[in-house]
Amino acid sequence: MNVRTICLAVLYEGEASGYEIRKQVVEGDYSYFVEASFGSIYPALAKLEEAGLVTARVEVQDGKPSKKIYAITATGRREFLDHLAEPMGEDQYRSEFLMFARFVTELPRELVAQRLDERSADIERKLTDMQHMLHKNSAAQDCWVMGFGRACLEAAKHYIDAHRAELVDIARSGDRAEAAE
Amino acid sequence: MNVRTICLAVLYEGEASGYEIRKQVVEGDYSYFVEASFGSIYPALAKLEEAGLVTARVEVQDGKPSKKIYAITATGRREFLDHLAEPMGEDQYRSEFLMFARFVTELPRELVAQRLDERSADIERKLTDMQHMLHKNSAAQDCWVMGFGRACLEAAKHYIDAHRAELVDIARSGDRAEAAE
DNA sequence: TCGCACATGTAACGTGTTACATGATTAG
DNA sequence: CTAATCATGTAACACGTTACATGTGCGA
Repeated sequence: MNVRTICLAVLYEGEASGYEIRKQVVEGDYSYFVEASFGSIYPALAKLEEAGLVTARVEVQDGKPSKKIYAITATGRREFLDHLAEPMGEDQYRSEFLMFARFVTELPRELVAQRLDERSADIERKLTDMQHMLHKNSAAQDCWVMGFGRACLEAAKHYIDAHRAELVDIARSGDRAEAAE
Repeated sequence: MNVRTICLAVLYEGEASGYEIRKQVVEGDYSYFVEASFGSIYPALAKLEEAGLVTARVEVQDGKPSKKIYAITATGRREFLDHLAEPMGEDQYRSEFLMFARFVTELPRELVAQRLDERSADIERKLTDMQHMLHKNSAAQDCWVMGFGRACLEAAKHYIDAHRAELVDIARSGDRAEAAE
């Protein structure tokens, strides 16, 4: 999913500036399944405006810098929905953690234990964050999406916790540290 | 995780040509959490050779084109393990499916039902594939990684199946098709 | 005979990230 | 006084994908 489409998605639900879109994408409900940074959002919005899929107006604020608020047009809405209706690509999962897991036999035991615990804690934190978000956001679809994310994260955490020992046991024992730096 | 590191990972477990690495990455056990294509693997291998992290030898075959078999060096192994021991980035999940789910209220009901069923079937297929791979591959770490993948996929499928109706119910009912093309 | 599997590589292209440039206000 | 938040934008750079170029042998 490219940044262009992500911008349309955010604007579909209401006006926003580039700054605000980025915030929603990085910190908000979208953050678990899409990605975008300033350097891609601003050019994308400029092109969307050029193409007539969004309109822009400048809002002067006192104290804060002026912002450029974008709103989606009818054409923009149609294009976005058309895109959603097209056959979807598969979800993709990219994991350094699993690569790490595949090579535990080559890595020191304490490091393996540490990383597994960190990962478990990271997931726990994400689950808590999600719970907070769920309270603010009450639209049924958003709850569904959060529920999906929660189900997957919980499964991952349970697996890591339940099978921690198996990996730690096959990791390199005490001898001098591999990969010391 | 960049292609360079992925190549080192595959070569860590044994010699391979660029073609074979790509096959393992696209069809093999790695396919669920990394990605790489020819256009990135061949240049990456050339650079790795230049840097002395792998060595290459050409093997002439009759009937088939000659292949260039790469092997990892001691330096390559060390560099790879050093990389694994460094703090890891978070796993990332990118999903067009969840974007679709967030906008079901704007999409025709039949399409929503169809996509949910497709997704459920896709996951089922992946789970079966994984089961086959698990039989070939018996190293404990590989089983652990597969088990992790299976746990997550199963959770996702269960969620989709159990909450299918909730999404379908809030999708656009019968009126003229949105996003017609 | 057509297309696929094997096999390597390059070039054009797209897309996105990081860092830089700029600047005011507010909270610690 | 310092860092963070608000706010927009550009340019250099990294990275990877897609398509192209090339060629053989095998099975349908």
